[in-house]
Amino acid sequence: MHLEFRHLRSIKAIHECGSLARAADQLHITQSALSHQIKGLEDQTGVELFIRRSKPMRLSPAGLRLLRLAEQVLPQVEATAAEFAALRDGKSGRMHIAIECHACFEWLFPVLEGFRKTWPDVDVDIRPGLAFDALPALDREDVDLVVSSDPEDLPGVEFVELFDYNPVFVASAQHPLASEDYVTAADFRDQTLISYPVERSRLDVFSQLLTPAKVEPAAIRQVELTAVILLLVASNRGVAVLPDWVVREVKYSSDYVTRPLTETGITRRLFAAVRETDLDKEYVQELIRLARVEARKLQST
Amino acid sequence: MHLEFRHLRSIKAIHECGSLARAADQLHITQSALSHQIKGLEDQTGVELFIRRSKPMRLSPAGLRLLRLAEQVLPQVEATAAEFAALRDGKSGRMHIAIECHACFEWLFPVLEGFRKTWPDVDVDIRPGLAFDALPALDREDVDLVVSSDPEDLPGVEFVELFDYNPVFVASAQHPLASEDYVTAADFRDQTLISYPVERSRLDVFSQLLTPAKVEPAAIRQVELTAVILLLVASNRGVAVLPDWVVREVKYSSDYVTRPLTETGITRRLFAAVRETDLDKEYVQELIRLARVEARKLQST
DNA sequence: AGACGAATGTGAGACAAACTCATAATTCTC
DNA sequence: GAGAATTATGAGTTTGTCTCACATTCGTCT
Repeated sequence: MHLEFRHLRSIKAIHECGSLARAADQLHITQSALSHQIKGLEDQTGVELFIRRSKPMRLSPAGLRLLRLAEQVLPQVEATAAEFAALRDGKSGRMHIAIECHACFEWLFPVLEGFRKTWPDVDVDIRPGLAFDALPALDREDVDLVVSSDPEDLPGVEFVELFDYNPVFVASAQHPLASEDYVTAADFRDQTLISYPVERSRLDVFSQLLTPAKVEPAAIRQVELTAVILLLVASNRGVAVLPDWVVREVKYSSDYVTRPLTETGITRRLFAAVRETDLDKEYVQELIRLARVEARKLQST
Repeated sequence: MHLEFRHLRSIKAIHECGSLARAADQLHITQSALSHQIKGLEDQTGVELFIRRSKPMRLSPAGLRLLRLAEQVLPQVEATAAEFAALRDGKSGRMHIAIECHACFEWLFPVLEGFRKTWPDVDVDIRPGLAFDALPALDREDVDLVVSSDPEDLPGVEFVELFDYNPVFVASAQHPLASEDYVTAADFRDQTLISYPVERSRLDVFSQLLTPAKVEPAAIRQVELTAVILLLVASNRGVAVLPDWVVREVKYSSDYVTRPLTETGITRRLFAAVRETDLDKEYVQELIRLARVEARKLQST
């Protein structure tokens, strides 16, 4: 049975118009073509689709069965076609984001909230569990944007600057180091460091401070959630290093003190890695813009 | 977007096989054709359906959307195709029956019960409300079989003999006419006749007996259901004329008596009117056969 | 690295299917 | 029964899809 969408559309049109000629008009083909088409289908299936005894033609039981199929199937096809049109116009798409930096949840969530309002048809998601291999995943199209602070020179991948931030030292107000103006690598030697459970190379404290200075903290405690880290710090169970945007909101609380790392402070830059082919998409640009705005908001609090 | 079933089948096959070449094999086309086909669709929609960067090819988000469509639509199409195949093989079809004769429900129901077991894919129904114009409805294909006792010579319509029956007089055992050996038209003059609510020409009592004899009953009471007619007769509220197959089951009950109409009795013949084009269908023949068997069973009780 | 093998892409031409045009054959209506 | 409306048919053209042959690309093995 060599059925095509054309046949379903024709049967639907004939049924709705009540006549071959009018249906042909509506389908922008000649009445002859439509007649041939239906006859061809009837010959092929060996089943009568229309009752021709009386004019105008009416659907036979078998024809009605096909009409039912048409009414199930055609709307589904049209819905898909509409989604494709939106996709081509850049109104819809996929925006699955991998974050290498653990604390990025803090500013990313509000960004996505705002994004979803303007781009309801873009399929937004944060893909956890890709802390490693996020960039290959980008290339494999498993994700569409990677938030990273370590730009690499990869073909087909563009690193777009998002914003600068400072990893800062956070401790309880009662902590001995609270009296210092700034904190150095050596200061960590007899501290319990509370950090995210990821490899050291992905943590600013290590990559930017402790590893170069060959300093090992007295103890390390790994905690998943930022809020819990802050809780432990407040109760003086250890110290932490967090991006400034995270600690801005707790900065003026008397429970905490924040201090720069080293005398001059450390500055890091965050990037959005996207495929070059996606760079011209409006919603990608918009997401990057929103990310910058949100970061500025958090950092100026 | 010029989508065809072929595209959906191809996408499904590629997804399942994990490779163009194997999918092409499964679809019985060359790998080249499949490559052209997919590329054509991508060019037309302007959307990438497969990620070719890495072999084997994998579906893009848009491709996955099409796969979802394929998995919704293709089973529906195949189900319809299967029904059409059954239809062509004569295993399925429609058997909508119009009955002109009101009492035919009595033997038709058991017939249809038996029929449904052998022909589960035939869409069986009794269409009421077609007592008039049943034969035109046959021609218009609104129904497929008409049970009638008045054969006409219509082009394209065949009247197949089902069985003979006798309309018989039914009365309460206490009724005065119970003492007669047979009943004549004149006997109805002072009786209340209980009959179905249809025009007189469709009632055997009138068409075969009273109208020719120009006899009018004292009263007529119209009742829809055969069982109710028998109830009223049993309680001596009137008399009735019913086909023998209806009264066989009550014949030996002491509540009723049945008597022939006229000294010789009246015999009528029931026909199944079907379209000539349907005569060679197995299930039509089978239904007619079953009807004859069932009638014989009822009449020999 | 380089080469080999497997898989996919491309171009030209063959072929089939679907359409159009012109006209015949129905059926309905008055 | 004539005319109008509707559908069917046949021939010829166009369109699109397939195959064949070969180029290209990607992954892997030594």
